[in-house]
Amino acid sequence: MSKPSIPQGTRDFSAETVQKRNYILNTIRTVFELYGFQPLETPAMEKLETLMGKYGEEGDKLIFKILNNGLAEPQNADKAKAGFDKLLQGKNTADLTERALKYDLTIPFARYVAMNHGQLTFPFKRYQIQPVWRADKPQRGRYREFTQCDADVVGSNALVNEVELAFIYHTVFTKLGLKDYTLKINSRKLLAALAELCGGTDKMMDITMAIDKLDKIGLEKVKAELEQRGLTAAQIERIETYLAISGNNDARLTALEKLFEGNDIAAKGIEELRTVAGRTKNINLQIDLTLARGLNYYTGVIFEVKGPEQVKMGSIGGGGRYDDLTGLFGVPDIPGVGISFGVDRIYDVIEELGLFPAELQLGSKALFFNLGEAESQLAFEQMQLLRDAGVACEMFHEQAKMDKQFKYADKKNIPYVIIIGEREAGEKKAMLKELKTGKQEAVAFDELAAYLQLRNTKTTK
RNA sequence: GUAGUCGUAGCUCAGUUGGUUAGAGCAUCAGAUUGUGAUUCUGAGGGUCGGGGGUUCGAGCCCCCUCGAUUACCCCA
Repeated sequence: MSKPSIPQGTRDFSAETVQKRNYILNTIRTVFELYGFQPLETPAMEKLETLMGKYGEEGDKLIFKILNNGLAEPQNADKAKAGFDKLLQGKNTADLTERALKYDLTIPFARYVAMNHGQLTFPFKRYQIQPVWRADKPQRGRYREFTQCDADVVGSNALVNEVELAFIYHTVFTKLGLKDYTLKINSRKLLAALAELCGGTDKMMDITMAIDKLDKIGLEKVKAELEQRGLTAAQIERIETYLAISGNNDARLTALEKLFEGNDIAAKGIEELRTVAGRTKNINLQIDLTLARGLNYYTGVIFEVKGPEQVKMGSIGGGGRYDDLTGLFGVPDIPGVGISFGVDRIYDVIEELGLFPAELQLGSKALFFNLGEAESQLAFEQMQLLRDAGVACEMFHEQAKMDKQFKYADKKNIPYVIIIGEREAGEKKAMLKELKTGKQEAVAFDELAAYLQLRNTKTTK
């Protein structure tokens, strides 16, 4: 048997990692709830048909499909073989797979809303924190299993939702100490208007995909790509004018108005941006006209969050407005807007910048030394009293040299050791030593809990 | 999915044009001391060199396949 291992792009999380992740997750959850969002959880797997076709052609390829059970049964074998032939021709087939791991949280949410719209109170605000799976090739900041944190509100066209979501981003990242993030905003309506002016709406995907790369490959290469995608010189020039728009948010909006004069879609997009930007003046929100976002269901304002420049992590969150997501599931006219946090990338960024609070890593507060049969029984009694008082503690599992017990406490990051030997037992006192300072003092048994609780103030927020 | 780099002890790494029984430091464990983490001393364990196949008298080293890590592209959180 080969050495045990885990699938590509997946990870085990040690105690320390879990604690750090929980710190991030709890921060996000708290803010979501502060803004009136309520939790929802959906299954790890969905029916394949629920997911297929929702993320574009590339997205379909990245969905993890689950092989049907019972393919080897005689009554299924012929179907399975036929299905396999179809699969080799690039067609998906329910004969082989009809379930898949969820690819994001938004589509399952839309499926849920479509299934339950009769019972829900609109506007419906939900948040969701769950793992999702993508058959992507792993890279820095890219995993095959990762956690998303989404907040969406459906059943409302009001732009105040966009404003609130922008504030959620700001609040979460501020609480996490990640001050240097950038929140970018754009409107799909502007991109649609641009496409209208440059060869028709069917060119929208070509145009957005090309200009999305501007900061990465530069203007000349973007122009080359546009040319390759079949745009004329005049159209490319127009796009260049659009891309050249710069300055602060107000200046950009003014320039846009001039460029798109008389275009109704653009006028709406500009109005959206003006409203959202106008109501978020005290947080750092930048209108970025090259922002496009890959997912094709967005129709209005779109968001994207980038980590601090120095960590080179790319997007750590994103979202936007969609007019008709549930329409995909036969329930039209429920518009919505949502955002997502990429927890795993946020973790990597915070870790790299050393921004995790130091006091996160506490396990036990104190270690009771085991100095022998009689001593350890007395120590056990004292330990249970501490536990009753809410102080996390443990005792060394067997009698051993003090040297060894000290090292154990050190390695497990336990800040205090409690020594109860013959001497202490007689005086009804425990020797309490703080490892970091090396200081120790004798504390009466009935004062132990209070003594340690006093030094327990920074574990909660 | 395409292409490049890499994979030797728990960790960080040596390992000569292919040549005997694959090494070091740190860590671990045991012993000396024995009611305060140190230091020191003595000793020990630990590797099918990521896995499989091939070339060769002989492979950690060369070739092929595969798994994993990493980087770029594609796409994306």
